[in-house]
Amino acid sequence: MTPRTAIWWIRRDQRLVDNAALHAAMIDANHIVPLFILDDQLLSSRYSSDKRTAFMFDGLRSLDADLRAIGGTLIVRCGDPIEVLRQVMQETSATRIFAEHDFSPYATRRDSNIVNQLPLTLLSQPSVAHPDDVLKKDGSPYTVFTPYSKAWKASNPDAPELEPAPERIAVPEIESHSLPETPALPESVPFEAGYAAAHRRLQQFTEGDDAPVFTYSAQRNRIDLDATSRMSPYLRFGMISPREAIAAAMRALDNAPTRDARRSAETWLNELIWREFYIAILHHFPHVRTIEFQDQYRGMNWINDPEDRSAWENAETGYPIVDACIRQLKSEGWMHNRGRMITASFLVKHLLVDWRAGEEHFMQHLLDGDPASNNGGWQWTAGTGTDAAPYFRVFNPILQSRRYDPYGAFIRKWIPELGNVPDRFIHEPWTMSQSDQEESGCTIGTDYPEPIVEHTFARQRALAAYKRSDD
DNA sequence: AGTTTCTTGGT
DNA sequence: CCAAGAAAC
Repeated sequence: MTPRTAIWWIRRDQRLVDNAALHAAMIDANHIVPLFILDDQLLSSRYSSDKRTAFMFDGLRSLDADLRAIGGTLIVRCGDPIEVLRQVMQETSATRIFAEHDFSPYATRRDSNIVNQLPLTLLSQPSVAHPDDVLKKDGSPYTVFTPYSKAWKASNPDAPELEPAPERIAVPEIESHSLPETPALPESVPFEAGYAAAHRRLQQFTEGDDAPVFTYSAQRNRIDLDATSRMSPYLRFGMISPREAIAAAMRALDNAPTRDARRSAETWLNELIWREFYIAILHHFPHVRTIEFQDQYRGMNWINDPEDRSAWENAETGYPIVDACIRQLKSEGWMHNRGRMITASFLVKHLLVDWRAGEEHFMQHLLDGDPASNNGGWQWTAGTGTDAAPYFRVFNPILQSRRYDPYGAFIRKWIPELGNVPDRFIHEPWTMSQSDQEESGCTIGTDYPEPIVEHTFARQRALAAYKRSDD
C-alpha cells in the first residue's frame, strides 16, 4: 500500500475517542501525524494561566500515552502554526490537514488565514450543533437561551453515535519536542488530566439508578456538596468529546427511574446546551469579548477602585462566602457555578468593578477558562449580556451563603480562621459581639477582615449606577 | 440563574 | 402581628 500521510492537528480535541478530525484523517490516509503546536501567541496572552497550561500539558502527556498504546506517538512542535504546518507537511509529505473547529476569535482568525493557504479541513465540534446550524427562521442567531435550546433539541433529538478510538495508528518517525515539565499542576488541583479520568468522572456522574445526575436539580446549587459533573476542565480541552457528555445526558434522560430524576437529567443537559449557546454567541457576536452585548450599558460608570479589586482577587472582602469561593478558585483551579455567580455579582454590583477585570481574573485561574463560557457568564452576571439577568437582580451574599452553604461547611473548609465561629454567625461574622469573637478565636479586623462594603448601601449604589446607564 | 418591599387576608 | 403572594427594583 502506498503511504499517504495526513496531519491531525490537535487543538481542543485532546482525545482519541469520538474525534472527528482524527477519524477523517484516518479515512484519508494510512499514516497520521498527531501534531500539537505550542503557539507562543496563546501561551503569552494575559488571559492565559499557569494552572490551565499545566493541566493541558498533563493532558497531552496522557494523550501521548494513549497514542503509544496503539502504536503511535504525539508529535509536538513550537512556533507559528502556519509555519510549523508547512514544515511538517514538507518533512512527511503529508497532503492534508484535519482539525476540529475552534470558534473563539483568535482561533477563527488563525484558521481562516491557514485555510486559504494550506489544505486544512475543519470538522464539526467543539459544539455538537454548529453555530450556523441553530438559527431563527429568518436566519439570524438566537440571543435568548430558551428558544435556542428548543431549536437545538429539535435538531438534535437523539443521543449522538460516538466514533470509537482507532485500534492502531501509524505515525511517521519525525522529530518531536518534549513538553515543558514546569509549571507542574499543584497538588491542590483535584482534576486528573486526560480522557481516562474524564470518562471515569462522566460514568460516575451519569451511570446507575442512584447517579448524581438524577439529583442534580435539587443539589447542584449546594456549594458544600460534590453534586455537579465537574466536566468543565475536560470539555475545555476536548479531553472528552462534548458529544460523549451529551450522549450520557440523553441516556440518563431515557433511564431516569422517576419523574424527578428525569427533570434533573434534563437540567444537566440544559447546562451542556448553555455551553453551546455561548459558543454560538461568541461566534456570531465576537465583539462581546470586549464590549457589552447590550449597548445601553456600554457607558457604565464603574468605580474600579484598585483596593476593592485586589481585596476581591485576594479573598479579603470580609464576606466569607465570597472569600471562600475565591480561595477555592486559586487552589483548585475550579469554582462551583453558584460560587461563580456569587463572586461575580459581588465584584460587579457591590464593588462596581468592571466585569472585564473579573473575567480576566477567572481566566488566569480556571482550568476550564474558556473565552465563550467565561465571557457569557460574566456578561450574564453583569446584566449586560444576551438573555442576561436584569440589572436589579443583585445577589445578597449573606442570603446566598445561608441558602447554598447551610451548615457553613464550605466556608470553614476554605477559611480556617472562621473554624470556631458559631453557625449563627458563620455567614456574617462581623455581627459577632466582642465576647463571641474572643470565644471563637477570631477577631474581626485582625484574624478575618471587616466587610469592605455594607450590603444595603452597595445594593442601592449598584441600582443607581445601572439605572443611570439604562436611561 | 434575585431581593426587597408592598399588599392582602388572616389572626 | 404574620404568612403568602404581588410588585418593584
